[in-house]
Amino acid sequence: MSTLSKPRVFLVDDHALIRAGIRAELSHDVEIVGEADEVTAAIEMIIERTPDVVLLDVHMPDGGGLAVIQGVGAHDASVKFLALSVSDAAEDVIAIVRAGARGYVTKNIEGPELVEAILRTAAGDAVFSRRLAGFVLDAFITSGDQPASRPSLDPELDQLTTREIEVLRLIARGYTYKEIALQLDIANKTVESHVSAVLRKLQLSNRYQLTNWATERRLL
Amino acid sequence: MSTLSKPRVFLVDDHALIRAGIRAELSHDVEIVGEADEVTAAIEMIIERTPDVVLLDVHMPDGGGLAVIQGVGAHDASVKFLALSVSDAAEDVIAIVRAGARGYVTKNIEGPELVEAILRTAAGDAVFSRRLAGFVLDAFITSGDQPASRPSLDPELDQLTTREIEVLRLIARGYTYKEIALQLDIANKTVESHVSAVLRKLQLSNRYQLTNWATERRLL
DNA sequence: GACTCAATAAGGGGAAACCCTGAGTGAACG
DNA sequence: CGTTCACTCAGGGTTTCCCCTTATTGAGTC
Repeated sequence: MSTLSKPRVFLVDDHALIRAGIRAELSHDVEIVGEADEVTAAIEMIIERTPDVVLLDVHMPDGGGLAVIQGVGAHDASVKFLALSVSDAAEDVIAIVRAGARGYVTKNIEGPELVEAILRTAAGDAVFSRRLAGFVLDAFITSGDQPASRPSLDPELDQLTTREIEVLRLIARGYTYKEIALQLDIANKTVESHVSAVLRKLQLSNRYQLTNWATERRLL
Repeated sequence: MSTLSKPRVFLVDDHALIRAGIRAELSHDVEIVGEADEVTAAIEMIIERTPDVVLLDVHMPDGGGLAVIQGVGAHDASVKFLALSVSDAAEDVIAIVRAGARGYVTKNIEGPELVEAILRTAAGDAVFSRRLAGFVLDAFITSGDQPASRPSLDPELDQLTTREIEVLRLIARGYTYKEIALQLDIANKTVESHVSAVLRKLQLSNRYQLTNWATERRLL
């Protein structure tokens, strides 16, 4: 009834089924003012309809949620974005939040939780799934609120030197120390030194975990 | 009205939102006899309720759609599975179809198409998204129609024994031989044997390449 | 100039990975 | 009943990994 109290929400997701699910779960608690299944249409419609909250899929063709936030942000900074994704990878979360999303929830969320997340986002809160809250807040709160201050995103990767990251990538690809030494034209022992440093800094105990770590961050 | 003409459908997906979307899109055309959000519960309920069609998410924790098909198939071979996935990767399609799925559609499908896909699956047809039809049909038509003929898809994986694949998965996750031996309750040396066999058969030279190989095939 | 730090390198030692050969069991197939 | 094959295990060997300490160089920084 009271359209006034319902937040005006815009949906962006390339999967019609997901949109239908969201509609079904939310239609009683929010006003859905539009939908889009791709980036450019989303940007145009959001600018035109000025919703309170945009529920935004992270992974889409042509740039995904990131492109939408950037496209809209240039024209209207008042729209609040709540990212919705299947992924809980640090890279995804950090990238989208850094672009300006006010929250991030994963798609295994239940309907009522999603409603609350949207309401809180509309109210100005930052909403994150339990599991995500930790490292996101760590990265941002400790470095101030302003997006301009460029918080040291992914502090784990940041503590590595460029050379160490270089070695890390090769390790993760399955090269032996000997091969890496040859490729970088340094001594075998130097490679060992770098790897040891990386393992110590990341608190991992062997290369296999390193491979998985690198894969998660999409360093390959 | 006529419950008789409506196929009895069971939903398996770990995302509540997706299930809600499917329900919203299908509820007028099919009878949804149950849902599950994880593998073991799905298997039990499907065996108990004997739906005509199971709409099955491919990617889930604890083995995904594959595990469900195998778990149910051992008890009841009459249930028809229609795989539903965000992925259109050949590996996924081949693995799931090979396990016994009668069809495979991607999640960007629209509601009406999904209804038709389910109806056709219930009727005994094999249903595939346009883009997928090509290589799936290639693989199957050339080797006969009977599921018994078990076309040798993915020949590289086929040459591995079940035990070897089991070990391979653990290797790819970064476990040491010792840990794997403990977990499978076999000797350290036996694990070595299996790994050696896998490396030889796949023509790889170490575990790191193995990790990447497994990641590409989505064996994790 | 003193200090810090990334990058390079080496020695030495223990653990794990990898390879090859051989060999025993049980299940399946003819 | 013999053959094949998956699975199991062992011995013995080489290589690679991982850790620890120590050390030199060069580029910044204060």
